Amino acid sequence: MTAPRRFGTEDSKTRPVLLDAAARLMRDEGYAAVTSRRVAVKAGVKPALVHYYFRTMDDLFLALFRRGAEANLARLRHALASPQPLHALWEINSEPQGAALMIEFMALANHRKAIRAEIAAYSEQFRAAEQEAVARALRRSGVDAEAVSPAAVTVLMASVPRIIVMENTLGFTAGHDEAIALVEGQLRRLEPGPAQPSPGSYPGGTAEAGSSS
Amino acid sequence: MTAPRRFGTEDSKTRPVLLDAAARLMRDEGYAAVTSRRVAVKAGVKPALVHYYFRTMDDLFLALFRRGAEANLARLRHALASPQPLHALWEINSEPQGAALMIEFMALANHRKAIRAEIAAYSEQFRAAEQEAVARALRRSGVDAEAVSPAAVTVLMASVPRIIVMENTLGFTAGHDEAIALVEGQLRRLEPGPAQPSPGSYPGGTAEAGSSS
DNA sequence: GTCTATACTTCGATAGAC
DNA sequence: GTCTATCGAAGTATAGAC
Repeated sequence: MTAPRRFGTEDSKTRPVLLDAAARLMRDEGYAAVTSRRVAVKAGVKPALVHYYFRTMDDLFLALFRRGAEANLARLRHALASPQPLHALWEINSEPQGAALMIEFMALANHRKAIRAEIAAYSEQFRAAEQEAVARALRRSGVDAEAVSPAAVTVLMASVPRIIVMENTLGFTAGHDEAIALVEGQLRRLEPGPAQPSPGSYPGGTAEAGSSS
Repeated sequence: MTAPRRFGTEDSKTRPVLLDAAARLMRDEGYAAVTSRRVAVKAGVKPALVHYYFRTMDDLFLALFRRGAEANLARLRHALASPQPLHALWEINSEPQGAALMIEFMALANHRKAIRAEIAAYSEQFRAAEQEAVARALRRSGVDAEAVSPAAVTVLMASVPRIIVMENTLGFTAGHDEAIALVEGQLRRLEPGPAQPSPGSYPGGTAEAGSSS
């Protein structure tokens, strides 16, 4: 038997550079553009090095998703600890940054079992944190959990902004302002704060670079 | 100048066969699997024939989207003419059939201008039909359009079921039953009917083949 | 309308030198 | 840790025969 192939370590300096290049490619040109050759060019190295750090391209996709997911979860947990967790949740789910990447990963999940399992596991954690915060916020506002299910509210608070962000990236905005006004009105009712943050305007703004998933 | 390349006609018998093959490939293995070679194999012809009917692969994607979009719009308009348009809208947006294809097209739209424009135009029409029906239904139920914006309700009725379907294809269902119960309760209140269709259960069921987008 | 044949590009992955 | 070199497979697209 010949010597087995060698591989790079997790804490290498080059590894995150490759992941950055892959993320940018994926967001700008889709998952199909994430090839060992193109990642290498973008990172300023040779293609063989990509395979040195990631045995297969699937391993690279998985590592890329995990890195973004962990960063996202950390941000979510930090936001939910704010004095207005419902507002914070709404704002975080309205961010357009990771929308393009998320769609690419969902598409990848359609036909790659490993990716699908990873996204499902991540979503589970994300949703659990959201739901716990929503339940707490509703309790604090004196809303009866029997009358309004915190789980249902959580799904609503996740669905609406995400679809709005997706449609926005298509340049399609019909009904968005009205839906946002409706939800934000409810949020102010449930969670009144000292200073209300610019009512009526959409918190997302224009898209920008950033390696979240 | 040599004789220009020849191309097939729109009403050919083979053309839809190629589109069927492409749709199945796209749903099962993602947009990256839709190559002239693989479409040809699936359709039982030679690769050159794909290029005979579609000048480029982009043209094929565009034709595929248009065909599904038109079928979808027709189904939507038919459904909205039912005696319970709100229920019909909720059910149509809860169908899982086209979810995988829609995600693939959204991913394609991230980096193909022609696809993005086409999806935006289609969404515009889809949303306009939905909104008109919602406004009519709310009026009929005696809901004041000043108090509850029909545009906002339309966005909610589109967002929630779509995210639920997407999450379902990942095998992730946290909070779905509760959200569905919440919405369906409101629907029954707004739009009471003679026979209530199996309350509490999710209308989608398991996925199945079908060439909608 | 469909095929054969072909030109050219790009892909994943590996072995082995430096 | 990084590179050169290389294999075999698969991609788009076209010309021209049948």
